[in-house]
Amino acid sequence: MPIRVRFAPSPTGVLHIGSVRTALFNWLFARHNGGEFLLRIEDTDKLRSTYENTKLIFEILEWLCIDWDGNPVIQSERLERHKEVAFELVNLGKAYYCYCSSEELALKKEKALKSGMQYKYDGTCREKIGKIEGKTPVIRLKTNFDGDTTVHDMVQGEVTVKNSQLDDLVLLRSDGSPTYMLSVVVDDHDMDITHVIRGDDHLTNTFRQLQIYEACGWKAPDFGHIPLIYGPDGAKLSKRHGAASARDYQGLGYLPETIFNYLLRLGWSHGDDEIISRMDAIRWFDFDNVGKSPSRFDMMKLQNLNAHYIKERDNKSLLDYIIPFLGCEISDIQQGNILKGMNSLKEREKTAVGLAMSARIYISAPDTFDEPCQKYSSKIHLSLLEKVVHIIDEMDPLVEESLCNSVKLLAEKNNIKLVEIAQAMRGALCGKLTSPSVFEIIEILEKEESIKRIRSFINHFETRF
RNA sequence: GUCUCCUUCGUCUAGUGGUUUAGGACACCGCCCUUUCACGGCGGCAACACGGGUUCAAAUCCCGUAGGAGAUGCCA
Repeated sequence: MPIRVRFAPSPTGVLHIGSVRTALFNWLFARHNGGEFLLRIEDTDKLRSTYENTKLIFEILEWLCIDWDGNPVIQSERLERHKEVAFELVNLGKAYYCYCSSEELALKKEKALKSGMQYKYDGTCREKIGKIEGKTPVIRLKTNFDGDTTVHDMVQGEVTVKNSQLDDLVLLRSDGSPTYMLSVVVDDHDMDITHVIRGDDHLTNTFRQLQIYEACGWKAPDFGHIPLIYGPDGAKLSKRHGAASARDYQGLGYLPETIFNYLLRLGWSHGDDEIISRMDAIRWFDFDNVGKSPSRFDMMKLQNLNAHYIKERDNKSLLDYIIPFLGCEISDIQQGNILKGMNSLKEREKTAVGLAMSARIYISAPDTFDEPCQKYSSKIHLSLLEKVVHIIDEMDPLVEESLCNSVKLLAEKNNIKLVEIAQAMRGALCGKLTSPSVFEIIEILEKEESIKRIRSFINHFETRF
């Protein structure tokens, strides 16, 4: 039987980066084994599910090139089927109507907790037969409490739970809607899912779901529960840690290939390999090398990886990538200039946001000169800049190397270190003291713009004297 | 409380009884390169949670303890 897996996010919140990893592992498992990767939107919680969140799931998966087979299954469209199964189980005597009110149960639960007892549904309605008119029941599964259940988890290994630990879970709510437990089992079965790969938080749910499979007489799929992702403090990764949703990382300027590689390495390894291509990931992925322990999200490592992938991307594709981050329209000439300077720009930036910021030097002259720049605005510096302007003006053709040599000569003649002139030039051209080579910038900006910027720096500070 | 899972440098991890003075990566520190910031190169710091077993031999197997996480919903 060919392998069929699914990614089943719920659109009740923005897609979590941990969910993205679950999707990735499912996808890799399918692609590695030549199986199918299906998508199911679990939108049965109508109140909290939104169209935006659903759209986001598609967008993020597409962004990461995690493609799914066939059309996504929309869980809410399958409500009738879920109900049908619930009623069938009642007819089969495997489930029953329960008329206990949530208030009653809450009370019992509170009491049990107070006395330090384990709370379980006490089975009040278990042996009652039939319906009571005028009351809306829930449907509960008649759990088999005998013996124990063992799952052979692809990640966690053998896990055994005593069935007596379980209780009669609700399959259908009093409003007639199916619970998550019922829906997943029915859908996974109907979709012919062979392997359920999901977050660790579902491990104990598995034993409840296995009871449903049993009651329906269905063969259960294999399971793989991958550990969750935590924040730097060891608690579940959330907004509190700065960024928890996949969209956040996109907005922070991380490339899809970075997220792909980082998430893959978080909890999975292939010897000492750190940089892993999509092709190799598909070739190498297996569950033997998925770790059992939860991992913390490390921003610094993510950044380092991103820097790597920025350097690896070709310049044109990087330019296209950063345009939305620029927040302004740019002309063809400006685009051309950024492209010319891209080699130097990209080797010093860690994110698309940073890259866009530094690319601004090719879009417009600085409108302010930051504090450190002003150190290079003394009379001496300004007079040297005048000379630099002269050099630029005279030079034809204006090329980086000869310009550099001329300025070096100028520094020697004036018995001053090159860094003094270079930094003043940097301040004038960029408004800040970090940038690629000033000589490269001038070559790209060309004579007129370079001189204009340096002159404007001189004028700006000259007024002080 | 009960049940389940987890535990190698600060972090991600390699390691599946002897090849290990426990390897790599990020971070950190130092040096080199250098017109700044980066990049890059070289070097350094740094870990088997604890206690018992099993064994000629244990990070690796077993049992406890401690710590952490998850589940315990008419949420998913």
